[in-house]
Amino acid sequence: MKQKPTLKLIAKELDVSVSTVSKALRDSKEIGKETKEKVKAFAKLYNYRPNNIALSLKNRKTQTLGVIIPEIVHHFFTTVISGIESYANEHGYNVIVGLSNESFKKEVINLDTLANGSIDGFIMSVAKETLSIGDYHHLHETIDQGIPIVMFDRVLDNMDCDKVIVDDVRTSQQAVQKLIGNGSKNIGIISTKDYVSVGRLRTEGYLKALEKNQKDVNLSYILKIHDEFSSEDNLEALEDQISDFLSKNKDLDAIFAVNELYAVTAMKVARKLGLDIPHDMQVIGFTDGVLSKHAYPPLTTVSQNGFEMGRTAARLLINRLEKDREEIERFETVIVDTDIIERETTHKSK
Amino acid sequence: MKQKPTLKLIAKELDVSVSTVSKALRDSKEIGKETKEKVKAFAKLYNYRPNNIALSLKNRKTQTLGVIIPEIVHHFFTTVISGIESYANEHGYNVIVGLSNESFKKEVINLDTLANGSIDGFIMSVAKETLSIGDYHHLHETIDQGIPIVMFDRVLDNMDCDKVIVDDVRTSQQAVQKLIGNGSKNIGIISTKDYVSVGRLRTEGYLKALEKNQKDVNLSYILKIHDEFSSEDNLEALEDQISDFLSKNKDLDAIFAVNELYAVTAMKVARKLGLDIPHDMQVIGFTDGVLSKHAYPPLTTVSQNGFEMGRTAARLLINRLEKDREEIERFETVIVDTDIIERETTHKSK
DNA sequence: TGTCAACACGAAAACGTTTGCGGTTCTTCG
DNA sequence: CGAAGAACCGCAAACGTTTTCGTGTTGACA
Repeated sequence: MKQKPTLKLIAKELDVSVSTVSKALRDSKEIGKETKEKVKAFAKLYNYRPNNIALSLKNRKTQTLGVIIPEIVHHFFTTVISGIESYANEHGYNVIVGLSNESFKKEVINLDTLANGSIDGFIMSVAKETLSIGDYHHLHETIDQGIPIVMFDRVLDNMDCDKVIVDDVRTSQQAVQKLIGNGSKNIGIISTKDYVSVGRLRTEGYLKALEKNQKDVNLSYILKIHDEFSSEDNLEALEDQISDFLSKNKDLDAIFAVNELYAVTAMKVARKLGLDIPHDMQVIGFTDGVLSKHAYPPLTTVSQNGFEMGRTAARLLINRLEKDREEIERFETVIVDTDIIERETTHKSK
Repeated sequence: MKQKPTLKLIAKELDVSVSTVSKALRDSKEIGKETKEKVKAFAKLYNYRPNNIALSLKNRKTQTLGVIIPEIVHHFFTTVISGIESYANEHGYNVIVGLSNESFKKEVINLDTLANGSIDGFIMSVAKETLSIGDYHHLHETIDQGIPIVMFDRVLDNMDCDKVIVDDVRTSQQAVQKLIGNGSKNIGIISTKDYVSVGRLRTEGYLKALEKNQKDVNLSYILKIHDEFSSEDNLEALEDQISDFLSKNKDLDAIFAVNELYAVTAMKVARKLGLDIPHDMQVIGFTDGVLSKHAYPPLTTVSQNGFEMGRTAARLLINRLEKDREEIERFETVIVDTDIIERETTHKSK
């Protein structure tokens, strides 16, 4: 096991000073041609690489992005990470991930332990519990310390940071409009509680679509799922709520669900109730993941373009990081495009 | 924007030396009660936290694990990461992820950039391309440098490192045995090319099961999917190969697939061919993910317990990291248990 | 009053870099 | 031949810690 070579080691071996070695390797013109070559050859031979930690300390930059997400076993979040990683790597940054598991406390801890020099900036999506209790002191504090944050998907309005979102209202409106265009009369929505911004906004889009088409709002057509924490864990609870909902509203002929899990679960329940999809009931989901693609029947869904969101978030963050201290640029909120991917849970548009 | 306080700053403010501050905060008995209290109060007030990077440099430990996986948009890998993160966090470690995208080159780069001081050890699953070309110099080199690696799932036999795997042969044999027990006569397998160890081993288990039951091996019942890279991307290719396979082997009445994507794709194709599942054809997959759970019908599958694998891998790595240099312990290969989760693509066992 | 231990604290080195500045040596020109 | 200027290189500080060792001040005790 050979130890990693350091400048000091090379210096001693070659009988020059540490600074000479450093300068030689960085091709400084202060150093003579011969010495340079000697040093470079030696460095190559021993496969020298500068120690990242030392560099970080010196430069007060770690070239590392902290990504904090509610859960990682989730297609949308992983595509976002993919995007972040892709852009970050292209620009010489690494990515360190923290999982909040939708818990406020874990989110705080994660922010705290990473903010102590380990990372240059954060990219995050806020935990449900945090949204629910509305305590954002940890976010304000890290921003106060000069560590920039970029929020995506689940963002906070009054936060001094860049944001990456989709136009939830407009997109949802389009999705519901599509259902209406396809002839659906009674459209239900399966959403989240209102403190989850995306749930609130998508519901808003749903309402707007109804309004635009002069349709009355039937409050019993609106289901707001109660799930504080990770959703994969309490599937039965989810199924029960949806089952209840569908049984009580037999006249529904279309469902708009604010995520794909709700959508496929709704389909499963509907099937148990003897409904044929899309004949008896059309379904559109939100978030295009594996579930939608491989569901039976394949689910028509709104694609959020997670990869693009990730790349955008990374771009915003890195841009800000590499700005000079005083180019205090205003914070930006970029809206990434969505697409409706038509599969087989809606009627074909002509 | 307040700057992060450092020892130096506190020292100056309180008119004591840096070392005094450091000792006071660590409750050294060298420091007087009064001074201690003064320092601690001040530190608390200004929310002092030691700088991680400085600590890393001093201790030559980063308290960070590098995780390198082929792709992150993949349920199995994310559950493993979840497990790693869970154990790592409990023990004061952070996790930094690198994606190889199944590419040899990216794997090398990732290893290289992280090995320069950023992390204390690696947990990884080898990229398909790496397996296919069989070049492992980068792995040997990092191990040579004293950076321990723990491999999981896709592991290499002759590598000096800890490993975490499932008993692929035995598990697959059990799965196929179940199919046989349920009355299937002609069982096909959808696997990967042999250089992917899990594919090879699971095929071996399949063959063993046939042998144990004195059934002849029909080579045309064995499909080895050709997909060098990320599998989600070329779904059509996958579908074509499977479609071909099923059409040529009309007498198949059961399928064992080495991952869930192959399994659900096979179901989709079978349905197109007019087969009813499980009546005309039983299916068992490997790797219990969202797909299996939400497939139609819900897929009977072998659960690899990714979370457990992750925790185990992290445990092995951290154990080794915290061992004294000279407790040269032999490398360990731990086999985590699997379960067959019966859902609706197989007949109910009585 | 002199001695010694206990106590409280500071100086400095170390981790591995980069970089401004200062110091040699050698060339070259007046 | 003397001096100016290249050309080449080393010193030391800095990033933020921890820790060893040393030092000065007290107090107790003989």
